[in-house]
Amino acid sequence: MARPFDVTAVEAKWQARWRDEGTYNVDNDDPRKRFYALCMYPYPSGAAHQGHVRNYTFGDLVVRYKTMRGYAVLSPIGFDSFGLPAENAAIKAGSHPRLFTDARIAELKSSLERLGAVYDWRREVKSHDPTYMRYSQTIFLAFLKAGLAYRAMAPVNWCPGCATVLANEQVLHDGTCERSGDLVERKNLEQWFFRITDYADELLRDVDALEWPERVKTMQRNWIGRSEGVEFELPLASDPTRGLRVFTTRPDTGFGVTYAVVAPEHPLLEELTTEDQRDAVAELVARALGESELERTSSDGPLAKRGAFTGSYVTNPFTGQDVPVYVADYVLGTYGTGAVMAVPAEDERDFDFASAYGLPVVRTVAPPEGFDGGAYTGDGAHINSGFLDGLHVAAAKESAADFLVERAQGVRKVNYRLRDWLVSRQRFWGCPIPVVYCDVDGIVPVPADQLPIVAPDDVSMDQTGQSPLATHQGFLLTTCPTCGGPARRETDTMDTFTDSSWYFLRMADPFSEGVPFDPVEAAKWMPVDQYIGGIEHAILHLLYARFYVKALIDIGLAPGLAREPFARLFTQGMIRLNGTKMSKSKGNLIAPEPFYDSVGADGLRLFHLFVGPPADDVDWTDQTGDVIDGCARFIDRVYRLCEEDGLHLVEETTSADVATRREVHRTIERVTEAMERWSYNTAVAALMELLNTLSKWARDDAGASRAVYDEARRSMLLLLAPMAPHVTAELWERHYPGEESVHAQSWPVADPALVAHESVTMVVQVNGKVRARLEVPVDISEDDASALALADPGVVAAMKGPATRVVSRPPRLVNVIA
RNA sequence: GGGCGAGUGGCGAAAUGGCAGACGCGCAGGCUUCAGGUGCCUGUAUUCGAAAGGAUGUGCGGGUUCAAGUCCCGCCUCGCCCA
Repeated sequence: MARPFDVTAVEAKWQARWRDEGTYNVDNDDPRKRFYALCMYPYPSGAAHQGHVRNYTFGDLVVRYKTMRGYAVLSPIGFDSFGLPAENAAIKAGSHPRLFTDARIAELKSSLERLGAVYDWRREVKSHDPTYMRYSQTIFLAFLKAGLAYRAMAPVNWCPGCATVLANEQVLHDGTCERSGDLVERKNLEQWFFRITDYADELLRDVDALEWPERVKTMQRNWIGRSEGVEFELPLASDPTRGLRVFTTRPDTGFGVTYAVVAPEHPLLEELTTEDQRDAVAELVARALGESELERTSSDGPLAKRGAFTGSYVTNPFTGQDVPVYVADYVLGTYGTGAVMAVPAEDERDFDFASAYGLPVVRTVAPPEGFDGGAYTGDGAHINSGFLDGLHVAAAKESAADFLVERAQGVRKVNYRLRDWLVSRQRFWGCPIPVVYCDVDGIVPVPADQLPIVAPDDVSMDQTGQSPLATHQGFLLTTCPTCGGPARRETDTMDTFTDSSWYFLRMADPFSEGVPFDPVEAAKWMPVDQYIGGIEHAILHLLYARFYVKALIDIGLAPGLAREPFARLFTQGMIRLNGTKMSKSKGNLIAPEPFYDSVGADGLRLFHLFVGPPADDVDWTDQTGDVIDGCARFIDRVYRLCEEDGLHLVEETTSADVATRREVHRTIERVTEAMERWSYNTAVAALMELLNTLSKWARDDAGASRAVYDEARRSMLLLLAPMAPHVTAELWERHYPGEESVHAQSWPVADPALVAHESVTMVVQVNGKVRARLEVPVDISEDDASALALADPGVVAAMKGPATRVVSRPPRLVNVIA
C-alpha cells in the first residue's frame, strides 16, 4: 500500500518520545482524581501474539481516554515471569531459565512498545526479580505466622510429565494436566497449603457487589460451591453407640435412605468391612486411590465397577431400619465427612448406583403427574415420610434438620466445594518457599534479613523428574536460624499464582523498601478501577488475588485497603484461527510485527477495535488481512483530509457548513457514549461516518468553511487519539504546533444545541407497514403528527377503510390501523 | 445432565419494543491512469418487475403488542463454564 506518510518513522518517533519523556509516569501524590487501569500482566512466553495485542490495545485506549478525561491514570505493566514453559525450554536448551525468561521479556516489551502502549515503566514488576521475590516470601512467612499457611499430608494430583503436584484447578475434565496433557496420578505427599477456605464465605458474599461480567461472577460462585445442610450420624447396626457421620443437603429425603456410601479413604472402612467382603473392597480401594479426583467424580463409566458392599449396616434414624454400607470411588474423602447417605429416589447418581446394585428405591417426594424418569430432584409434597408427609421440600428440610439435631447428633452445617489452596510445586523456576527444616526446631521460617531466598545459578537442568534444587548441596544444606545446627532448605517453590495474587499492589507502590508495599501509598490507587484480561482467568487468578488481599488486610500488612482488589473487570474475547483456539502449543499464534511493519500499530489497533464487540471472540480468517488494510486505509484518508489534500476551503460559512458542524458534534456525542460502554467497534464506525461526510463536504466544488473544517479536524483527531495514538499525535503537531500534544488535550464535549435535531423523518405506517416518510419538527405534537399522517395521499391510498386507531409516537412514528 | 451466552446479507457486524442490515470487508460499475495498483465517486439482503413499485426477510414453532432481531413459552444448533 502506498501510504501518504512514513508510518514506521512516525510511530517510532512518538514511541521514543513517550518512553524518553516518561509521558505516562504518574506520581502517587498527583492532585488529579485517580484511575487505576490494569491489564493482567503477561506470561512472557515469547514475542506478543494477537491476544496480547487485543488486550493491551483496550488497556491503552482506556489509559489515554481517561487521561484526556482529566484523571491521573496509573498504567503499570510487568511480567508473570516464573513458570513451567521457561523451565522446560531451559531443560531442552541446556541453559538457565532466567536467560530464557529475560530474552522473552525483552521481546514482549518490544512488541508492547511498538504497539504504542504506554506505561509507567518505573513500576515494572517481574515475578523473578529478587526484590519482588523477597516480598513474595515475606508474604508467605506472614501467612505462616498467621496460621494461613500450613503443611499437611494430602492426596495430591501428580503430573508425571511436569514432575510436579498440580492444584485441582490445573487438572482438566478428563483427568489430564492442563499443561502437558499427561494423565494425572494420585499421590500422598506432604505439601504446603494456604487456608483459602477460611475465606470461602466472604469470597462468596463479596462477589455480589463487584462490577464484573455476570458469568465470571457465576463461575466464582460455582467454584466456591456453598451448600447448606446437616451433618448427622447413622448409628452402626453392630454397635448403636457409635455412628457413621454423613453430610447431606437433603435431610428432608431421610425416609428414603436405603443405603450409605463411604469414600475409599474413610477411616472406618477397615472396621466396616466384613471378612467375606474384604477382597472386593480391597480391590476397589486400590483402584480408586490411583485415580485422579476428576476421574472419580466423573459420571462416565459403568457404576457397577465403581462400588463394593462392605458387609456392614447402619440404621436410618428416620425409619429405624438397617441399610447396607457401600464403598464407592465417587465419594471423596476430602469433601464433607467422606461419607454420604444415599437417596436413590431423589438423587440421580444414587439412583444409578442403586440400579446397578439392585438396591431399593423409596420415593419421598411425589413427582409431578406423568413423571417417568428415575430420580426426581424437584419440589413436591413428601410421601412415605412419616411426620414430613404433605410438606414441600423447603419446609420438610427444616423439620428434618430439627429432627436430626435432636435425635441423631445432627449439626446444621455449611459445606464448600472450595478446598484449601495447594501451593507447593516441585519445580525449579518459581519462588522458593522460605523455610528450613531442622531436626531440633522443626519447620523454621527464614529470618527477614536473609530474604530473598534465590535459586542458585549453577544448576544442571537435566530432566531427572526432580527439581534441581533437591539435589543442589549448596542450596539444600544450611544452618538452622534458631539453633545454628545443620538444617535442610525447603526445595519446593510456590505456585506461580501466588506471584500474580499481589503484583498489582506492588505496582501501586513499587518505591517502598523493606515492606511488600506501603499500605498508605497502595491505598491511593487501590482498588484497581478497571482490570482487563482474558476469560481464562475467570476463576483461579481472580479468586486467589481476592483471597490474598483479604488475607493481607487481616494479618496487618495492608490496613485500610479495600477488601476487593478489582472494582471493575472486563474480559475480552479470545482470538481464534479459522474457528480453533490459538495457542503456542498448536503453533498457530499470529505475531503483530509483520503488521507493525506493513500497516503500522495504529492500523492494527484500529482493526482490533473495529472488528467486533470487545467481549466477543475474534475469528482470524483469510479475510482478516483485507479488513486490517481497510483500517489502514481509513487512517490514510484521515491523514489526507487533515493535510487538506484536494479540499476546497473558503472563508465564508453556508448552511451546508452548519449541517457539518452538527454532524461533528453528534459524532462527539456518539463516540463518547460508545467509549463509556466499551462499544469501540461502533465508536470507530461513527468516526468513519464522520470522515465520509467531511470528505465529501470539504471536497465539494461549492467550498467548505475553513473555520468549520478546523473545528472538525480538531474534533476528529481528539476522538481518534486513544485509538490511533501515533498518527493523531503527528497530525496534531503538524497543524497545531504551538499547542500541547493531542494526548494532553481535554476530551471534546458536544454542544447540546448542535446535537439536537430541528426536524426528523417521521415514518408513517399503515397496519405496521411503512407507507410514507415525512419531515416534521422534532417537537411536533401527537395530534399534529396524526393529522399530518392521515393527510398524506400515500397513506390514504394504503388504507382500505377508515382508521380504527391511530398510534402516534412523535416525532419518529405514526402507525395507522385501518 | 445443569447454568450462562450466542444464532441477523457472500463475510465481520449495527439496531433505548418504533424505517432491519449503520460502518467495514468482498464484489460490480464510473472517473483518474498508457496500464496495473492507488485515489475519488456510485451501487450491492432475497425475490417479482424494463422501471416505478410490490412481496418476503433476523435459527425453527408458538405467544404478548398498534408494532418484536429485541419481551414471554417450547425446540434446534454452536460456544463457554460446571457436573
